[in-house]
Amino acid sequence: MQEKSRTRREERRDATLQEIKDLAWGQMAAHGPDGLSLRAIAREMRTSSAALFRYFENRDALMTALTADAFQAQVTALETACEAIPIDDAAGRLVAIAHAYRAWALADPVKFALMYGTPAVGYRPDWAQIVPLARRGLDLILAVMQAAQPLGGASRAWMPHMPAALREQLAAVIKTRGYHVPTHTLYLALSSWSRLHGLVSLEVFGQLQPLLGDPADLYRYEVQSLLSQAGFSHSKGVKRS
Amino acid sequence: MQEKSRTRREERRDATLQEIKDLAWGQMAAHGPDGLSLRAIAREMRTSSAALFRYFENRDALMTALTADAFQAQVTALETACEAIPIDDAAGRLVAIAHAYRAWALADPVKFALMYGTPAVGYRPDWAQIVPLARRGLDLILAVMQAAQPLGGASRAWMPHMPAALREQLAAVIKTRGYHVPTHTLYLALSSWSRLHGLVSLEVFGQLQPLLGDPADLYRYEVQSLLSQAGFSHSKGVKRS
DNA sequence: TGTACATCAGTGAACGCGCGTTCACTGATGTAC
DNA sequence: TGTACATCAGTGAACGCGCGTTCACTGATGTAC
Repeated sequence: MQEKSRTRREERRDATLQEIKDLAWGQMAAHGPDGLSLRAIAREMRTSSAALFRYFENRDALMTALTADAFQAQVTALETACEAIPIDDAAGRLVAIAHAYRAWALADPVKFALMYGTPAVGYRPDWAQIVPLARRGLDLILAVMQAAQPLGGASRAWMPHMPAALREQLAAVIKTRGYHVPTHTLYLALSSWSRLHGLVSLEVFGQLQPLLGDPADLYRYEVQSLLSQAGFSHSKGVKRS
Repeated sequence: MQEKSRTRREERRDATLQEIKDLAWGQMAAHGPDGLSLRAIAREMRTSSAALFRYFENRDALMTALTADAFQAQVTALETACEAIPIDDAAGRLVAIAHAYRAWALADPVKFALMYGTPAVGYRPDWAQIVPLARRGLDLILAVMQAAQPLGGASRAWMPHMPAALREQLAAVIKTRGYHVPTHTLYLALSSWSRLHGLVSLEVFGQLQPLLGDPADLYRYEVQSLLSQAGFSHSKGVKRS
């Protein structure tokens, strides 16, 4: 019993915890991010609403747990997509991450909305818990970019001279976080991320479709452009041989 | 009386209508986009809640009006910023629009959130009313880009070959909307918009600061990069003479 | 200018609802000897 | 293995709250003659 370590009670507790969260996502999908109601969850579980307070101190605690899970799920999806590509194909990995970012958001718009949308009513997420998770996405991009072999400098001819203030700010971040990349790589990572995020967020929230229709092709092309501008070769086979 | 056309009643009605909307924005600023409560507005106005139904059929109608006003306010801000720059300095105008986009969002994050954030609970905005306003922002960028004198083709050397599907999709939009621009200009406009939107939206919703600190310098540099990549000269004085 | 009527803004009470959270409790699951 | 005790999950009733919306009404503002 001691070596089994997890008692029946603990197993059931974890299962219930998960059930609550699953139903919570369902609620949000159905009624929007603020449509989360403890009583409604309890109703679906055929339980008293009071029972839920054995699992989460209050509604906000549930929200925080959900937000953390969302970040976790996203970064896992990105990492999985990345690792499906051979490690020597850094450009291919960047493409995979970029498309995983969009695919994940479209597949789970509720999680995406909770992460990047308007913060819900009266609820200010507990950043201390979440920032480390949010950071892992950036870390991933940075790591892959660092591994990538940039083409000759000519392909980045467009880059304007970086003002000293920005260079110092980026350098400070690199130092604080213990990254081992040049400042322009951090810039490229931040720029790429926000750029893809812009397209994805406009699409997920439905602002792009009325102007354009299906943004899939635009996104694909944007990823190509981005890679080309960042100076990473991608045409399959060019780097592999 | 006939030529005065606006009776005292009508004037007071418009004033009250505006007062309701102003208080609504205040509510949302204080309690989040879903924190809009008709009863709370009525309380602040020292009126019965029933009175509000003389001005808006229901809560959703108020939301729609607010959303439309937000789009209107934004596009006005962009146009004003644009027109403050001489018409022959197209690149300068693009820069002005880009910075106005961010400045407006930071100055009025509630309006921005209502426009681009998670749609509020149970409320699906009436797109038919809003899409035309949303489109005016894109129209503005397109118009300025069209007026701009691009540099030699070399500065767009990064542009990958555009797949036929995307080219046709963009061409169809251009035809439908009666634009007079080449497809790559529409691409550049969409790309630029979404790119700036990504940064601004991450900043407004507070996702960038924990990773970077103040994103102001990054944004400025991003605008420069974007202009350079789009092939528009900007260094002051180069084009003017 | 004065009167009769129509329009409209605002009232106050009520309806019916769902919510988060607390509390004293019962009964099941686990632990120590 | 059996018993005494501690821990924990779940109950059901209640508290107090705020919400959107309706309804029959009163009184003020406007209009037609």
